[in-house]
Amino acid sequence: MDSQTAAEPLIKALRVEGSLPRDDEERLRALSFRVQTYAGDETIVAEGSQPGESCLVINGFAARVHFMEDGARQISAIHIAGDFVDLHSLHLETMDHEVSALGACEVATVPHEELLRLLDESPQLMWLFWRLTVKDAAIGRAWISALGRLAADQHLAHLVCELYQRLSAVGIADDHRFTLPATQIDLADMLGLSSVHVNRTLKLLRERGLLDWQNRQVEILRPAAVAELAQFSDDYLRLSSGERRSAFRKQANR
Amino acid sequence: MDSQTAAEPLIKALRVEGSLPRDDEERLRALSFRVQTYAGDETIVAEGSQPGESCLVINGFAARVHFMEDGARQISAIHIAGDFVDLHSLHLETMDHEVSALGACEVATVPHEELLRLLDESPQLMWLFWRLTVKDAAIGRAWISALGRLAADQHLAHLVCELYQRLSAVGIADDHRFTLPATQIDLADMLGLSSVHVNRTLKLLRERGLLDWQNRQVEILRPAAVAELAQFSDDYLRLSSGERRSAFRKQANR
DNA sequence: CGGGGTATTGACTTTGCTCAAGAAGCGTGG
DNA sequence: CCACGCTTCTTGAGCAAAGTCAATACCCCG
Repeated sequence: MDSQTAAEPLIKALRVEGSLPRDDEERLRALSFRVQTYAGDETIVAEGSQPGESCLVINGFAARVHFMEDGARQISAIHIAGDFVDLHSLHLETMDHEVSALGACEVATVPHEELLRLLDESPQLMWLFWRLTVKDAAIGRAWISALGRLAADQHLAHLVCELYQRLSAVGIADDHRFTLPATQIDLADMLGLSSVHVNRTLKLLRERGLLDWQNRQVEILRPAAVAELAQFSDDYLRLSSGERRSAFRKQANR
Repeated sequence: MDSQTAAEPLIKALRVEGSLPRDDEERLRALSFRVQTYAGDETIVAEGSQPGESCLVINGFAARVHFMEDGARQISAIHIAGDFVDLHSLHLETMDHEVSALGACEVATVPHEELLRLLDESPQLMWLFWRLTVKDAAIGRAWISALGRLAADQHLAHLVCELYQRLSAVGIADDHRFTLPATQIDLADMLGLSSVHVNRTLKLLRERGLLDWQNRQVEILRPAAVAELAQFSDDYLRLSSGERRSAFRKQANR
């Protein structure tokens, strides 16, 4: 993937969120993306750094990782292709966590300066970018309730439902199957569990005939049962009011 | 507090975030706030509703609450005076959780329509509002790592540190003391614990001479020790780059 | 002075963690 | 092509953290 096409996954993601005028689309294509490839576990943005650019995932997965004093990790978010991972670094000066690759991962970076100019030119893009961070926050809240109130098997099921839903929304997953290059250790760090317990929990779900998970390939065998176990509803992933601002604008212009 | 002064806590909070031009300040004051008072545990915004207005806390505390199928609750955020709790409902059509009062609470609501018009007029305000939601998201990430990787005593200590820091930043707390009208049940629902365990954990912290917590009054007796226990750093609460956009704008206008 | 919610404590259970060892998978270099 | 080493996966055994159930005490308010 070269710099020319790096904007496409983003444009696709933004179209899901709301109307994207053609000139804004062109503005996005005109950004000078620097595309880089990372191997699994490589650091993309370091904790404590003060990035001068924002990054978005083109291909693969990235994770936000927090480190505890004893070396324990906690992953607070997973980002997939089209996610503008690091949009918030426009607002946050110093990274309070790191962003790293979850499996091989292709990432495009854009200088903050260019983004700021872009947002200055197009309030509609600012609106859409804001929206992306709001959606991330909604996902974060779902993680909080899962961490706080779901048992290990439910939580794991919830994660699988969320990822499948998000991946299929951008056409990367289909037929209740997807690829997730995460080790059981990575999973443990997402779920706030030990890797041993993740292993046992996975085994349980397999034995119950709910999931198949081998060689980074996840298959949801009984989607309804998994969703029920996880108490999963995809409402929070469909913000679905992307048109309201533009609808308002039309109204205001009358 | 009447509608005239309802904007003040918000203006104060926005000033912390970045430069707030005088005309934007006036625009905020011109919004038609409807001020309402809620008693503890009252619902401010219902789950599943499609609010046509956003609300901000003027006084007291509000909580975002998620309900599980078995009736268990999980609180995913606490909002204090000046917090624009429900700014995200501009983007999210249907509430995936409820907002309720944590103790007596004064809230001002503004119609979405007015907010959208405001944002249309002032990209700088859109930027600042975006920034507020980014800050909330940073707090949310800290909750995720605390839920996932901190033990009960550490997590409780972390919550106390966070709240004290946020409250003192807007002048509501001082001298390592603050009022928190939360029952141990509420605390349990923030920490993802049972109320019994919260009780024992509080006892432990009291016995260790770290905290005093009586009659909704919290006092941090040994701030350094509490922060160390919690592995608390206030970095994530200080986004501290509020000026960068306006700095850029000046540059761009040259 | 009751009544309802809240706080406290004990006894017991459950969930998930730690430690440890062996098996399986995988990339690399001989 | 195989052997080696490294990481990941799997499983067992014992332990620790937190949950549940239940009884009692407290406290505020009408």
